[in-house]
Amino acid sequence: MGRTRKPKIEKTSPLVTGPQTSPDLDPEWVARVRERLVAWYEHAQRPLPWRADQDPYRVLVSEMMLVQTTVTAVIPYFERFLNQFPTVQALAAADETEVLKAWEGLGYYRRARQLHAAARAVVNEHGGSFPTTPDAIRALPGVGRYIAGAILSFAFDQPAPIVEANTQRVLARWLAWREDLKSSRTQAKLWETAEQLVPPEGAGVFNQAFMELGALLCTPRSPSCLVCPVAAECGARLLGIQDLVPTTTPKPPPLEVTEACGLVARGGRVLIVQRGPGRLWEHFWEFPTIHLNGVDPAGRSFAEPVDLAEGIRRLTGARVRVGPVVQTVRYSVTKHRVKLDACAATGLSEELKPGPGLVRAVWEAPEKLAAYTFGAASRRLVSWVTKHEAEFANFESDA
DNA sequence: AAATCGGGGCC
DNA sequence: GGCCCAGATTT
Repeated sequence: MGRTRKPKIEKTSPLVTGPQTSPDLDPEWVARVRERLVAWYEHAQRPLPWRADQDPYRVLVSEMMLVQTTVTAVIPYFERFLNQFPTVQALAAADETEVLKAWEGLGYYRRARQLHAAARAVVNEHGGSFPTTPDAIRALPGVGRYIAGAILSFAFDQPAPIVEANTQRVLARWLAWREDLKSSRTQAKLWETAEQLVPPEGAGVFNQAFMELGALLCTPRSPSCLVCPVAAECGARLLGIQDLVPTTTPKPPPLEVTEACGLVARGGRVLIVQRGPGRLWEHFWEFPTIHLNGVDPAGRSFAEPVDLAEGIRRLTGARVRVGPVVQTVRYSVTKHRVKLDACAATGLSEELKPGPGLVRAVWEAPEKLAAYTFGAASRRLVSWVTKHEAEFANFESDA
């Protein structure tokens, strides 16, 4: 037996040459990363519901739901959604209203419409069998470079690269990349690196392992380098700067907004309105709401300031008497932080006529509100109304 | 290149 | 109470 070598921890840098001369990665570094990452993933992976099989439809649904949304938030939605729409044909055949209702609470509702449109494209333009070429997949509504790579690699095991929140962070650390993570220069660099990393065989497992490392070990704060299978291949770890990478530009403080809405009771029913076409909460339901001050994020402003009673009259055609604030809801939407005061109110007239920005205004029984689709803030008010249904009678008798 | 689009989980 | 999240699309 030859001499025993003591185990050597070899610290390696991903670049065989400097970035100035060649952008290529060291082939040996690439081979080690692939091997160690996949070996680690085989025993460390989480049993996520969309990993149960390689059905491209399930991959598409999960990826659409996971856009800027955490895994824990998605899991229950994914399981309900797949139960309700088990196949791409089932989803294509559904009404958009059903799809939005299934998406209610997840946010970024454009994704639900895009997913629905993508399912219809698969059925109508591809005969119901999922497209397998990069161009055809990329052409589906809501499918960008990342989701296309995810479908190609997870479902069809094609060597397509992926770059998303987890892998951006992992790559930035491996490369000890100090520039702003979101800059287009950085993004181009990360995609180029991911392209060289994805193996010709086993791309699906590699890409899953790549993301899983970012999710479980290479976390935003306090990365677990001590148990990381590729710590020895990590440029940031080599330099001891894993806590300084990646860097992002700080966000400006949120814009403060104040709104008011009416919980209008009449004959045991409550007044709700449906928003019209527009960017935010398109076709969603809410209680008639006016904008009071700050930047208006949702197009609820009138040309001149109006009080809530006048606002509700213009929005719905109903004359109302406005009572006290009974519930205050604080919520955030993109860059805005909103304080919404909900006032008890009584309807003094029956006839409704939807005003600017609305497509419908209806009186509805509180117990039927659950069938409508609301945003999160409105949904909190719905639950208040349902719980305090008896008080609605009081508002009316006070009038 | 920058803005838009929601909501919840977690430190 | 701020940060972050399996991005895509429009401006």
